[in-house]
Amino acid sequence: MQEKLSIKHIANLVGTSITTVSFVLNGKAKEKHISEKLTEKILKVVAELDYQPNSIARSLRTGKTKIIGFLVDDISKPFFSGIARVIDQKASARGYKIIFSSTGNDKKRISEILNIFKDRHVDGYIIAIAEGLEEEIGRLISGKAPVVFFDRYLPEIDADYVLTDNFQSTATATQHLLDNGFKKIGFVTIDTEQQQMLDRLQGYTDTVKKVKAKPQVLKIKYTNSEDSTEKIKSFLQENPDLDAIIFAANYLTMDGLRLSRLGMEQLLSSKAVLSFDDFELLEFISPSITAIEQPIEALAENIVQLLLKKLNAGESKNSGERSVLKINANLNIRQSTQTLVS
Amino acid sequence: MQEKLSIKHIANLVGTSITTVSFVLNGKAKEKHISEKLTEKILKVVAELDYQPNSIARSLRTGKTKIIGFLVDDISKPFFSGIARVIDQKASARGYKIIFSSTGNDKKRISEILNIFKDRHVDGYIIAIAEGLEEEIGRLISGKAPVVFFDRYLPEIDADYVLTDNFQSTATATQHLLDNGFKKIGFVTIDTEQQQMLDRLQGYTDTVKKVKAKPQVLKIKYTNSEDSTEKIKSFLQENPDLDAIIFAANYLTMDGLRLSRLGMEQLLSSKAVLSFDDFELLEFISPSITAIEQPIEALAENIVQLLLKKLNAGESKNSGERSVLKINANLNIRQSTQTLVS
DNA sequence: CTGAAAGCGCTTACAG
DNA sequence: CTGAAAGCGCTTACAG
Repeated sequence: MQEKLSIKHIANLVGTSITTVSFVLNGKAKEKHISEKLTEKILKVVAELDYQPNSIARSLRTGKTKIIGFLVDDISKPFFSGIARVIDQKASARGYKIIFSSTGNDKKRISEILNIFKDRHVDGYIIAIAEGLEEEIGRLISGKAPVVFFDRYLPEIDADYVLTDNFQSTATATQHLLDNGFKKIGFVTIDTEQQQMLDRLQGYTDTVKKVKAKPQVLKIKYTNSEDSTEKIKSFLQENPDLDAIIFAANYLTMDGLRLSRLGMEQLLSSKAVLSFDDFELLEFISPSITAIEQPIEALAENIVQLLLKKLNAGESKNSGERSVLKINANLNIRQSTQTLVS
Repeated sequence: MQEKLSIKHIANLVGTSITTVSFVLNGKAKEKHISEKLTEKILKVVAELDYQPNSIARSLRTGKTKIIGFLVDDISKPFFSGIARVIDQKASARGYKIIFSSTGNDKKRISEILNIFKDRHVDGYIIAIAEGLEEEIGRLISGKAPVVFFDRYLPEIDADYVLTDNFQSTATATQHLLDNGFKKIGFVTIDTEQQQMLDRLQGYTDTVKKVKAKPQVLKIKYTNSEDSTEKIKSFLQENPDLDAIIFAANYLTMDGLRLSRLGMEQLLSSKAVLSFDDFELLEFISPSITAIEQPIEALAENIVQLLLKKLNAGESKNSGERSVLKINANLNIRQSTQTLVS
């Protein structure tokens, strides 16, 4: 196993030029009218020596690295690491590799990372944007870098997005509660302008209004877990008539469930509980909790597809059509929303 | 913002040669006796134009990519994604990037991935080996690639490892149970030759033997969760005198806790419970469960440090000193192991 | 049907 | 103290 194999060696061995070898290697044998005989001979030698073209040299020449930059708040969050796993799989199958970084939601850090990615000449970007970073991101896409955003949506940034259909999933979940006989459904969310949270709220509101019910919403100004739990407690105490409650995000579900650890279990146990975002705990505890599960596989598949389409389209038509893909989530129905025996 | 900035432009602008610019950029100004005046002038122009050398060209020339390949079973497992996050952080701070892949414990896949990594000319590897892959891995390190293994230990592979100190952590945890008055401690593990599991078992065995207690061990031939839960149930029923139980891995803890969902809670509730591996659920349920928490931050820091040391040592002394670093885990003491009121 | 040569953007031995 | 030039290993116009 000699390390130094290069196209030159192959050319010498076959007795032809590196040009011809390169053509054959790049599948341009036909196009360039290389004789079948020569083509076969080259392929045979290449196979025998297990020669693989140096990807760095190729990158330098072509300007393409076949590397995609993946940028999220925190790669260790289950949602993001789940996405990462599938994206790597899909991208690998198409010859791309992923490099990633976690921003920790730090503005300075995100600029640095984008710089590093650019410096590494990544072909494209996959990003879950955090708010407050519009500027950096805006610069990125106006620089025409191929980018696909996911998870978060920023209306002011006109780009390609792949998102969970927050509105529809929440509407479906709310309808599920109504179907099972729950009439007074409360909704716990945070006080924010984040589009995905607004969509979830809207999905809930529209659905309860359809049956002329009055939305009852708690908007928490989120500072920390304890405070949030406290506010949920007050909300439940002040609205004893609620017979179901939807938590609009995993951490809110956790904060709500924490009530049972404070000896306040009766506040929740009398009601149906439904969580936006699913996680192991919800299936495990008793009663198990119905949850909206983000469609990680489908999200990842669409992210990769969309990005690769943009990469292959090349410079040709990078303006024009922006796509915002919304993918339906799954509703995992469990004990916590079982039909009322009334 | 012109895209085409190259070292040539800088040289022209300053009125010097690319050689000189390169020396200055690489911090060899002093060494190469470039005048301070020229050095400053170059640095100023570089700063003004925000010029950054093309990393691909540099890689082609130097043979170094400043990329590290990270290989695990499944990047979305919390332990691995936690490690990934910290490794990325530490490595980024030193100018390295991580590319990753999940093997899914598939032999063919691992060969492919190692090939891809090699093809990408990664400078080094960080790998959690799975058993059965000794061959591929052996080839890798005999090829003198800089590798650091973590999480798993394969005695037959003489390489660098960074590991949780499974023996010591389990011994400490067992001692904690003894200190709190538990006398008859059971140990649930799997039937395996995996070194880390053997070490955990040994940590338990040695500790109970110190107080002349008899080890009571359940070794499960692991097929699936249901079967495992069933075996744990039988073990508990056949050994009603046990007053404490240690689960040697997170999935075993889960299988054990599942008993409570089957209405068998009394089997466990009368005993102290301790888990090797910590996760959210354990802190959350009631009673909360004492757990050994793998020291992710310290593991990651040591992995990166060790690998970079090897990279920087270069060809000079890659033989010789192998290191096996064992890092102590934290014991998170919770309600499930509280002192017996006897 | 095939090849000589330029060039991607660097680093570094060599020469002055 | 500084620069011209080779070369890393490819791809691809251009010429035959």
